[in-house]
Amino acid sequence: MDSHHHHGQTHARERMFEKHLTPSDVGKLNRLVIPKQHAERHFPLGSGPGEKAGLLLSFEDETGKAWTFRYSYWTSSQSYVLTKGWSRFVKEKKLDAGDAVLFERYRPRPGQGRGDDRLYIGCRRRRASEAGDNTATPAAACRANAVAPCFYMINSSNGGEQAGGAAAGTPTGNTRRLRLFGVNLECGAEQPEPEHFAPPSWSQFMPTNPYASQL
Amino acid sequence: MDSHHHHGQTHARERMFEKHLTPSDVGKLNRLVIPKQHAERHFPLGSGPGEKAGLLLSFEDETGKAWTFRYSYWTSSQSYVLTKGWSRFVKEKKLDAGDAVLFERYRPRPGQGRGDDRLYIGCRRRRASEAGDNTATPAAACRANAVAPCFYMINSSNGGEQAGGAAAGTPTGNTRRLRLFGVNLECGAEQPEPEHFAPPSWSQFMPTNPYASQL
DNA sequence: AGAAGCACCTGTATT
DNA sequence: TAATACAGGTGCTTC
Repeated sequence: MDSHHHHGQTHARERMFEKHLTPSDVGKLNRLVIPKQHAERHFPLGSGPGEKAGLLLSFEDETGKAWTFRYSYWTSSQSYVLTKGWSRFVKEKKLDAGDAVLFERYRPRPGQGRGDDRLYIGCRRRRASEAGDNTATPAAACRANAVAPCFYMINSSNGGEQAGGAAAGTPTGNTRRLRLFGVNLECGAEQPEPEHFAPPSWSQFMPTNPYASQL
Repeated sequence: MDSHHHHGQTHARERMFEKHLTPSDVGKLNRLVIPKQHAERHFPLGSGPGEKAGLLLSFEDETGKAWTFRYSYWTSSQSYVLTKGWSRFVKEKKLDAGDAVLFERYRPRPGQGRGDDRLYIGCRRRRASEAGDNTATPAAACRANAVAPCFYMINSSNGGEQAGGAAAGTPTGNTRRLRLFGVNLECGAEQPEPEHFAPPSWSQFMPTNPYASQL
């Protein structure tokens, strides 16, 4: 009952990380904080000029729908965040604090680098027994136990151009068109993090999360 | 006691529009949103390349003091704003939500286009009887019933250069040196808006504004 | 260090 | 109903 047989491509699917959502992640701040170690391991922004400015990541959910988020680093809080697009995801998936999102990668050719990877995002409700506040079942929005595969990722830029403003030349506030997972970020050069060695089962992840018992 | 005898040039003075100030207009956002219809009618940014980038507008107040604001279009919110310089005006005039600003134009030669127009900005407190929160009288800062004539307007650019972030190559964040009110914007080609036909008396304008009864 | 300036973003109300 | 206007925000940069 695990994810090993989704699409019959078990060997190439790799779970990157999951995050249990805080109230802020689903609130009015319209952003998801990605824990730094996960962000720097899986979504490195590079050190080139302007590469910290942020970019767009596209994922696919379990229905095949594409979700594009602006991903960037906030120097003021020293944190990596998904901003633009995130609130729409929260709303459509009816995510609440205590729910979780899972990020996966699917690599078409195992020997290759990450340049061709497709990215998936999945969401998972916390235990139904703990959720007493939901009257309408969110099953359709976010399938229980679904590992929620999500699609490809690519850069893109400007979210569709915002001419008037900070268009060309400056990184300020603009995403830049560049690829992630370059050859300089070979998977082999990285070490799996502790969580990957002993991951709390995705089907029973909530108990240790502080927000699991809230709300 | 209307504005017809200011400077004895009544025939050339034309009220453009007024705006009742929202909390955001006088708050920490340091910007005044100019309703799109008024902005496009009276302060067109032009359609040339980069002309939406913004420019500087200079006005004169009732004391003859010049006030220069950066005026630009925010593509993301599809709105026109005064930014740089606005907070100083709010502070000096002690403007609060519910107060209003009035924009006027004075045309030296009636037959001419708008190229030589001088611009005036006036501020007006909401009814004193409705303002119970002000301990210090703002009379000196913003004269009650004064139509607040304001000065000339010209473009200029960069307000003194703001090199840094969005600097070189891109129009972004930079104002451009160009004139407003070109011959292609002949006054005769425009129709006065309804507000101009039946303006609520400037000395009793607040009752219909939602912010008049707030705060 | 702080305030102002800047471009970008979004929910809500309105049309 | 989808699109628009804009009030109220953000992070980041500059001064």
